[in-house]
Amino acid sequence: MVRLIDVAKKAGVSHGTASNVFNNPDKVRPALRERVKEAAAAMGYGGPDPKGKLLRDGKFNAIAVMPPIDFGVCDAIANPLLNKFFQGVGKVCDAHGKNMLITPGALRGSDISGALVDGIIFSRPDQLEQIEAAIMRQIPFVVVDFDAGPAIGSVRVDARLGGYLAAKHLIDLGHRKFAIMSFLREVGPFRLHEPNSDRSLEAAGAQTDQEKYLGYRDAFDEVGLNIDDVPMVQAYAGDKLAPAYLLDHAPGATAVLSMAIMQAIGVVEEAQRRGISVPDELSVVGYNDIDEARTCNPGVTTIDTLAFEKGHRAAEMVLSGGSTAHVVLTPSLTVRRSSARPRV
Amino acid sequence: MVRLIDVAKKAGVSHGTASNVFNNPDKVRPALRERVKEAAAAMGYGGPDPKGKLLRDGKFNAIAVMPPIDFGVCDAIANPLLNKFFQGVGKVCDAHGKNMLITPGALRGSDISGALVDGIIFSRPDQLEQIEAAIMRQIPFVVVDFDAGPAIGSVRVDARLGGYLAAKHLIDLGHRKFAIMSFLREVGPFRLHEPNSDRSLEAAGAQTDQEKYLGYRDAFDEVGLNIDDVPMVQAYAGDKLAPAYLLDHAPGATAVLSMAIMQAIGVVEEAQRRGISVPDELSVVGYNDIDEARTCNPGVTTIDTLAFEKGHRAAEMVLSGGSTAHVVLTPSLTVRRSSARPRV
DNA sequence: AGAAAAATTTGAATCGATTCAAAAATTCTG
DNA sequence: CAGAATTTTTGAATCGATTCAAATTTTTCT
Repeated sequence: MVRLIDVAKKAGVSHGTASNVFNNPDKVRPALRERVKEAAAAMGYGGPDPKGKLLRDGKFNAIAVMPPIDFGVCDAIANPLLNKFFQGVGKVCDAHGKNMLITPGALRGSDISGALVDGIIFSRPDQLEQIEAAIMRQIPFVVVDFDAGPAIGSVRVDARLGGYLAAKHLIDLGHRKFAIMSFLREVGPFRLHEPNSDRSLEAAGAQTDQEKYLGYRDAFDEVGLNIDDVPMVQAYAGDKLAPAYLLDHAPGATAVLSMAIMQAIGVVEEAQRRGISVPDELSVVGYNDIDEARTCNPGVTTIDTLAFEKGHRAAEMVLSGGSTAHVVLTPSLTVRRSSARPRV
Repeated sequence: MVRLIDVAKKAGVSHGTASNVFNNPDKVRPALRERVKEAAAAMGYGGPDPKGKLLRDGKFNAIAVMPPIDFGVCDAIANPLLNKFFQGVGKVCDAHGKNMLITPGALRGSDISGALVDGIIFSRPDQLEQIEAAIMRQIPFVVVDFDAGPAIGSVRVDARLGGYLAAKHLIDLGHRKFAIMSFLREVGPFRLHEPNSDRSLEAAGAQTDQEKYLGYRDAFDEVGLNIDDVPMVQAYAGDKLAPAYLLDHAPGATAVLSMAIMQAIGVVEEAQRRGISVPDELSVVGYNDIDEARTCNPGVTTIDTLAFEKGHRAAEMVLSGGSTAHVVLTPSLTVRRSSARPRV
């Protein structure tokens, strides 16, 4: 491999001058400049290797984004919710002339240390090792969708409020008989939490999901409903059997609250398969907003959790060199046709 | 900033040994290992800086993907067709433990030279400067969706065949009165190419689009139809007005061929707005397959151009160190409800 | 205990550039 | 044309590690 120094030698100049030919051409006399360029061409030298420059000025011009669960790069790209988040990050990258590096969600701390980026956006609450590595490495980063303590910048959506808005909406419509589809953050079989069974918070999944659960409970409390009386199925987002299982175990429910939008859509489809009319006989409210929720039939009422905005804010913080701010975004309810008054 | 050498000095060992503590711990006697680790901890050293390692072994562990037109990172992520392509690339990245770097489409050659990646996937036929830079830099790359000469590896889809399949399908159904929506690869006003007007190939847009056009023509020729008699509107994929314009200028057409799937969907919607039944009164066939074409109503018949496969093959080639192979994928027709026999 | 074998540690070489103070060459001024 | 001012060019220092042959130390064996 030809190096700058080889070109310089061949052209009979110092490598300082050779460097200038490529970086500050006007600092070099035209005649000499030509001689160097000719030498470079003759030797097949394609300009300064970026590695050298990198080592010196230490800028990678890229930030890394990591998916919230054990997704590979392919899964991450395919996921519609993450897609909106990535768009938000991408928008900021564009504004700053940065590239965006998508990494698998399961990187170990040691891999993070080797990350060739100027900043990182984390969203895995369960991999504190990654965060420690970033702190050690002194690389700017923020966490998304969870809280890692006061010293670590974060962008979150008020999930308790989101849960509250979802449940409140159904309660205001007059519903009193519920079923809950909660979220399992790993591939695995669904689990039934029967009414009045041991209903520890962990049953609701990760931090965000626990907050949604509390939000549901807040709304239930207001009308004297006990959330412990509500049957709950906890399932992986891609689990195709869970909606049927939930309906089987929630006889008499007029409304379903789902912590995952894909499962909400699944419940609507399963209800329709059974000849249960949505929303006439069953109302369904999801969580998180994606295009599918709008285009399916009927459209699914859900909580808009500002995924784009979230990515945007997180990227801004990282690119401003890291920040210890704690941004909390306010979710909102998007009403579509999957929710209506219960038939009396 | 603390360096490995500082830690070594403080621990009273050579930096070779210090390096081993972090990279080959079992090559260092436990007592010494502890001493070095303590020194590191005391000085707040967070492990070897990846820049050093990078310089030495020259691997970035990432490949770059560049969108086919002047998209920013955000646009690229938002685009559903590119999304499938990126998924294909991502799949290979996962298999090889690489990260995926998304860059803007408009990078200049000089920026490419600075790309901190182990390989690049290009898909802009109009930026040969980028390719030259990659050649100079001696970085593995392939081009996608166009041909850059025998020496440059490429992955393409046989667009002429795709166009042929689309047109043949409508002809076989019995259609003889067509309108064509061709593709404008830049934001700009649409253009009308009236029947029998000057119909140079450039009118059909970029290389791929010209091939689709030839494919349409092949099918027309088989039944003695002259493509020059067919009205054609050329429009940017996001142009909302073009479908109406096309329908205005194609009186009597029973079938529309669109080179862009989004415009095909737009034509269906515009027809429905006008009370023209699809497919009873108008058949529509698009090009490229995305989820929207399946979920819209009626689903749009289109050509599956194997975007995932394309990304997959391209990434494989790049990660195998570059290849000069010329892969040509065979597209296929996906029939949905937007196409049917013309009403007699 | 002494020699041979094995394990550990060292330190120079390497990766590929940029930078900037100082030296050298050139141009300008009176 | 000497001396000052300006423009060019040089070359040592720096960025942060890894690697591996050679030197040293420790362990094993007789």
